Amino acid sequence: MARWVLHVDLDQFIAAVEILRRPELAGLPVVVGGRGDPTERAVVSTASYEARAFGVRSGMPLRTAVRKIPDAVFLPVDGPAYDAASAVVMETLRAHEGAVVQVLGWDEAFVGIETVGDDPAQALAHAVAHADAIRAEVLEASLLHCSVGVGDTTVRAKIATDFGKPQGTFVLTADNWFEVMGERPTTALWGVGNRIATRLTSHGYATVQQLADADDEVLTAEFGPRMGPHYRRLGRGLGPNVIDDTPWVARAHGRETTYQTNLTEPAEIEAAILSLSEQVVGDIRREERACVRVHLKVRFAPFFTTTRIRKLPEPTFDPGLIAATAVDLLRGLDDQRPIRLLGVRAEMVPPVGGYEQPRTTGRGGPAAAPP
DNA sequence: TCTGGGGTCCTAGGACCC
DNA sequence: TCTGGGGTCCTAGGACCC
Repeated sequence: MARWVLHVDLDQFIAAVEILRRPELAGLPVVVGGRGDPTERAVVSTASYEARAFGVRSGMPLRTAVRKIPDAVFLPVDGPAYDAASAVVMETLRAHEGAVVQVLGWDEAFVGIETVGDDPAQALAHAVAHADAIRAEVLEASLLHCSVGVGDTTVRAKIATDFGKPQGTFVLTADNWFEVMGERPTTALWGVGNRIATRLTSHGYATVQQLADADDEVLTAEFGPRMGPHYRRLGRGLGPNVIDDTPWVARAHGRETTYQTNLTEPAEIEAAILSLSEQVVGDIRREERACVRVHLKVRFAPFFTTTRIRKLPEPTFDPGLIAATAVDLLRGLDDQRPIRLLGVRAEMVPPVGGYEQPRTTGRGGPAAAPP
């Protein structure tokens, strides 16, 4: 018996959903972001492949995107439509024979499967057959194309998907890991961004192979006893290979808004904090889990962001109390600059017995193993 | 005209207790 | 009189991902 991880990732998901309901957009550069007005302060959520050919990327300001493609089609973000499409895809995955499904986001999930038999080549062929079948099942149910990475760990499966895009399957296991990844920069790893890569390079670890062969003591001195060894394991493609389908329980809910014009008046700032607090309370009421800590995030102009946190004496659902706490945190900053972004976040009461699914979400990259 | 909005996890360091 | 060191709780801040 062999255990396999499949990583399923929809191709240009948001743009694809938009094109499905407006087929006349197929083949055009489509950019989805904000309210769909490229003169506003907002960024690109997803660009179609045609728009990416012009250099438009997720996270890019819409104003930059419109400069690159003045005649692109700009559309507003429609969360409920993507929720609905995502639900169809995830149900299709769960219906696949023998699949254990862990949802990572709107457009991606891990699928755990097992193959029988002792012959490794045959087992791999079976895993690839599952992957190809899943791509066909998703297309039939949702009319959306996806790519699938096949791996012997979550890390390898996740990275494999990029090589399969679009509409393909790619295999990444211990057998071809270094052949495919060895000479690539460490930023190719899931969970290594530019900051970590720069620190790794300063110790002579620029490639995946070099990180895999790194000195644990050097890594521990630089990144601490958990993350240091974790990065070397990432360089080797190592990580969990068991998929956990326990439903995800959120640790916190937050709302943040970038204002089209910066806020300067104390009264309008406090009103904005109250409005955000009311939205957050709406979210946590739905889960019936009270707020235990309030986070306030502020982005001043010019660009500077900071966060303040305060534990409440008692768990609460009271938006007025949450807002008052956030306002007090803001006063503590004693910063008079105009505000361009405000965020209020409520950390919620943990479930009795703690969270069932610790450090496995994948949303912040692969988590280090428990100590 | 720079730089969204939704999240998670990890580290460091101070306060406090024993 | 001097003062180690482990554990826990809390906040600030950094980094990453989609």
